[in-house]
Amino acid sequence: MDLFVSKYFNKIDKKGRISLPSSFRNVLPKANRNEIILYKSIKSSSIEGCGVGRLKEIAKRINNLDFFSEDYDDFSTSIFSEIVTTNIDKEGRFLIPEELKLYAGIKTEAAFFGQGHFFQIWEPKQGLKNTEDSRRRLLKEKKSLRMMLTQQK
Amino acid sequence: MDLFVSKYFNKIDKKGRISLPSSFRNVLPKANRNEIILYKSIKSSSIEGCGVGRLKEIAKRINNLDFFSEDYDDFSTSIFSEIVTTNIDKEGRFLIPEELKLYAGIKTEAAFFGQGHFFQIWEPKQGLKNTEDSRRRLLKEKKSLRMMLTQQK
DNA sequence: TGGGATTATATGGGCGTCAATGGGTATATG
DNA sequence: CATATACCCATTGACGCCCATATAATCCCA
Repeated sequence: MDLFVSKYFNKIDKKGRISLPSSFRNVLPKANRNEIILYKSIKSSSIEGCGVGRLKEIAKRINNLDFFSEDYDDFSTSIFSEIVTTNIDKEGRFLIPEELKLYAGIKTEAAFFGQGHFFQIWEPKQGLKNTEDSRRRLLKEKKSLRMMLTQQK
Repeated sequence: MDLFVSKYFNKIDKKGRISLPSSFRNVLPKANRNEIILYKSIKSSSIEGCGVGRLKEIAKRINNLDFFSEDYDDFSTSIFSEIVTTNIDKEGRFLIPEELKLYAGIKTEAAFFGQGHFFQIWEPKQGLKNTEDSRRRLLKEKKSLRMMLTQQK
């Protein structure tokens, strides 16, 4: 499986370390399995994360913008300066930077939610609430969900 | 990681030295790991920096401008003639030339902002304000920022 | 197929190394 | 010679690496 799926609830230890779920680690390419990138989610108070390969894609895309335009700087600043890379230790743990923990309201425990090509890290209660909320929204438009699931490529 | 990412706040000591963040040093090619170039940003009151190898890339971008336009001369002059090279000492520190510190309003502390293939050095408060401003501009077009982050190859 | 043995995962903690910072002294450069 | 800059050494705190344990998952063979 090369997608981030399912949800996990892990603890942050005294040193601030937390285990990246094993199944998530396996999604990372063997080459860069000891490094991930983290950034503040744009539309929720959660942290989003993924492998570094994804960042290189983004870099390429930004590089194609007009270098002398204002957009270039805006994207570059909002993305590159906001992204942090963190190392994963031999046991599969990493540190969540203080600023990101504050942003997401995370203290001693965190919830990992698979999102396919990336994952989210939530304060557990907020994360669960968000799941409920989004499911409720989807069910309101059951028809579109049905289409999404049954439509053939 | 071969990109300048994240942000760091470091101090300038009595001798005028400041540490280039360790993760930035690692982006520099092992060959020229003790030298960087600095120049005034064209678009903001910040200093931009990168490894010497990036000079060619800058030259290429300027060359793509219309040779007979006023912009060409302006950019060419503003950038090339203003570039300074500085050496990084054994501990990873370097000196920010007085003129550049003045230009950016930097005194005792400076903020490093990753920008992918280069980085910016700001007076800390101005740098943070700039980040907010540019994010605000982008969020007006939420769709485009989101696309940038989530679009698949 | 049952049950013990092996392996993996999440978690805890000791300790050495490195990054950021400070300062003394040699060296260079005008 | 005077000032600036490079090199060397020191300190502190953070982080990475190593080892350890408990629980859970998997295996493997009688």
